[in-house]
Amino acid sequence: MGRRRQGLSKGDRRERAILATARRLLADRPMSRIAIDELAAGAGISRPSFYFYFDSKVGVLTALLDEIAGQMAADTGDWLAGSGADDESLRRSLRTSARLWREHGPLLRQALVEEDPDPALRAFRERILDGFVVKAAERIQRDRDAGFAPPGPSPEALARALVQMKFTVLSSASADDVVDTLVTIMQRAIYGTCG
Amino acid sequence: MGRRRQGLSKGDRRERAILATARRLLADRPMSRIAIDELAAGAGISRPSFYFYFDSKVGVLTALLDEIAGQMAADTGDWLAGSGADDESLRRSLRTSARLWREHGPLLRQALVEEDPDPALRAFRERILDGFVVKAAERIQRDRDAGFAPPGPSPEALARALVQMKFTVLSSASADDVVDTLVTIMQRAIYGTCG
DNA sequence: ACTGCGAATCAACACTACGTCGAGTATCAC
DNA sequence: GTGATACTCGACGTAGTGTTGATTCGCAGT
Repeated sequence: MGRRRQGLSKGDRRERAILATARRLLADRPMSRIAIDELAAGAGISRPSFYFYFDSKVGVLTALLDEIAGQMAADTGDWLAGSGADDESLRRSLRTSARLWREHGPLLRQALVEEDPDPALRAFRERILDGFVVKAAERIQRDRDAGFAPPGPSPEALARALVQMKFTVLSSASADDVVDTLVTIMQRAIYGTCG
Repeated sequence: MGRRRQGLSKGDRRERAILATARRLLADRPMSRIAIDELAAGAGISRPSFYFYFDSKVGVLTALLDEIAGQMAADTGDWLAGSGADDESLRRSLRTSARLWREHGPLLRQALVEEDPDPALRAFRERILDGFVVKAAERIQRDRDAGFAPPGPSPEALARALVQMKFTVLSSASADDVVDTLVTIMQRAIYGTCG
């Protein structure tokens, strides 16, 4: 609706204040239990003023998510680009992912594991998920071609299941011991031969 | 609040009508987007009357979930009770689970993968999840002791990750080809030796 | 056949949250 | 100083939840 021009400050401070408030409140409850009044109050403005800066709560959410989407990609880029059953690079990648989930749990959970009715959040989820799935499937295909990995389900289906598992598991617990579990499952699922 | 006595009919018909309406509406949208007025109207009563039968929407949800919780347990009981890397029993179990998810998608999704703020739903989720995890962990331990499965992460952690994966994957797609993917991943994660 | 009591019903109310409108005030450009 | 544009908010409309209190229904007991 009332979108702001190219303004560089004053309103910008308010926008940041809203985001900061959201980050703070999201630390201990999901967005569904945060009222817009709280975000506005936290930024020192009234609720109608909030709508000057964002279209809705989801706008705030996606702004926050965009901030960390890049970091997520960077965390896994290393492993996605490599090849062969080298589990150290996978473990390192998962460890940094776990750190990210520990820090931004409620935010990532809402965006990546919950089935939110909001189309903008669904779109974000699909975008992120598909990004990982496509890259992971490529890597699996590469490793199969090179003889590192045995044949099995279609690389896309396998990758999708593993990425979804990673999100769900990290969402419910991101302590370091789950990383070991994830590493083992992924390695065996991709490189292990079936018993 | 206003709970009904031991009544056997008339009100019972209404209670069933509410549940039937809920089942019908849940077929194409989640409970969060169904108003109590709709459930009441579908049963031919007014909203206040709805509260005579259920405490809230969640009450309806848990009533519906209880109906199918038993079926879920039966679906997997076969595999959970067995032992050894017999993948036919696992495949059969997953296929019937997939059918259940296809039929009750929105319901199971809301209860088992979404992180609902409602404590009653969380409790249901934990109860079901833990039930499966405990039994699956026992089976894994059994198979390791018998030499069918190699050592690896703690049976509980492994089982939890796999059960969560199963829920998430079946939630997002329950066609029969994902069953193959799940079978492969589970077999390799439990019985496959790492590459 | 009535009477009494619990089952069942709902209009009306109170509350919370969302989003909008329109009339304002601040701020800076010239 | 005088626009224009950034920003602000009181007041409003809407949609949903849950409660209250009066009322009617159904039937078991005498």
